[in-house]
Amino acid sequence: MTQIDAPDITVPATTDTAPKLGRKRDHTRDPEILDAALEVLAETGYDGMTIDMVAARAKAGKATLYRRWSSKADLVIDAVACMKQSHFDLEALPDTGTLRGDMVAMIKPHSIEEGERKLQIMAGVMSMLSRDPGLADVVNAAIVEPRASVNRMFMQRAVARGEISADADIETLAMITSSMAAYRTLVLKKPVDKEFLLSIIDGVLMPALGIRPTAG
Amino acid sequence: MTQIDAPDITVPATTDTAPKLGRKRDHTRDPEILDAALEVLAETGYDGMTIDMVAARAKAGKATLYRRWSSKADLVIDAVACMKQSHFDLEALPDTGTLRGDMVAMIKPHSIEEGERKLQIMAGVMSMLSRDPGLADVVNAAIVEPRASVNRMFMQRAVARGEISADADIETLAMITSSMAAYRTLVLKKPVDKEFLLSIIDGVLMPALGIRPTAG
DNA sequence: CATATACGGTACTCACCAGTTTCGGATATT
DNA sequence: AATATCCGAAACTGGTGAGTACCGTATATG
Repeated sequence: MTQIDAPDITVPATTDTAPKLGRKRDHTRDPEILDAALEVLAETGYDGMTIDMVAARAKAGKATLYRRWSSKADLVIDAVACMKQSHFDLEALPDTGTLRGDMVAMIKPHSIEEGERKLQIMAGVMSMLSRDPGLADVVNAAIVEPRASVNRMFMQRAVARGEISADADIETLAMITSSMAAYRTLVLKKPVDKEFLLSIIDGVLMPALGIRPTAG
Repeated sequence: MTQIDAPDITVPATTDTAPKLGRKRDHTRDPEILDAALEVLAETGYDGMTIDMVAARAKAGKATLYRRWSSKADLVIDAVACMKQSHFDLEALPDTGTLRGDMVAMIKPHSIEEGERKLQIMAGVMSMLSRDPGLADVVNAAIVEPRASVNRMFMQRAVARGEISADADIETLAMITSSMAAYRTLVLKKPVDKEFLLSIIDGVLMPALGIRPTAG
């Protein structure tokens, strides 16, 4: 009897776009919800994740989530797309004067930790990648490209200062670290630690670019 | 966890535990079922795959599958473990006299095609990798290691004939091709074609090993 | 203050799927 | 031939989770 759900009445004459009335949606909570989604995603993967888990983690109601995102897939895609904290501050990047110095300077506990988190998220989203082609672009822009572009910039600077040849295949080389770190974490289940990263720099990248060990 | 093939079971009637009677299980169909499972796995991923799909694909009854594998996870693990057809015939590997020649000789349409199939299977199993630690070893033995060991052997031969230095980090370099191919297929969604593989060989591996282009 | 909406929470519907059971028919052993 | 087991097919069970509806309450708008 008490039907309060009748939105087809009292439509204002000003049918411009959306004459909002009543309480407004609290968008300040969106980042908390998206962060909760990323946490659950990294822990359980897309298929293991439930909307209730995310809602509970964010201390929000399930209906609140569906008021803002139309589906689980929508929420996850938005969460991945909005993980902006990870974009490297281009101003604060190291500039040590040598390519190896720059790359070694990027090896910090914080970077490693954040990298592993991103890889966990990528693993959680992997099963979805095949179904939603647009998601691949989102993952690429949010996770892959930021890190690759840093390596690319380091190498371009090295070319500019004459440290390495301009013939180097920078596009391919810039992806080696990401590729091997992903493979090592997701497939081999081994840690991506400082030793491993150094073995890539000194065992692959530097030799491939014709840079000899400086010790001698 | 099943024997791969047991067509000729010459078990004496006086077996210790089970004196079998009646019709015997037709194990010649096991490979067909496992292949069907791999197909569905590659197409839909582990979570999207249903037992009914596999049964229908193999033209078998669902009960038949459960008579042979105790669970969906069991079936998938066995399917991955038994994809033995892919193990390279060590006798038939190329031996061209140069490392680059050997590696380029491995680039064949058939190899590329089979590699992409394996990667699709790996992607489908990815979400399961976090839950079942034993699966990582199975995937490693069935997909990763066979290809890496081929590259390792090529490089060891190159060391033996003095083509490359014995100081090269063969362990790391042997995984570059697999890592980058996996990354390119699963994350970047770009094809692993001949051109890409050549760019790895000539833009990364050869320079890293100090081998100069032979043309000049 | 009155109203319309958002909020957290809970209960509900509906579909899907792992795993089990059942059935009629086929097949190998005795 | 009799029997025990397998087979494919299909019905059934039980649990789970996406998405919806509703409740009492909170809060911004007018």
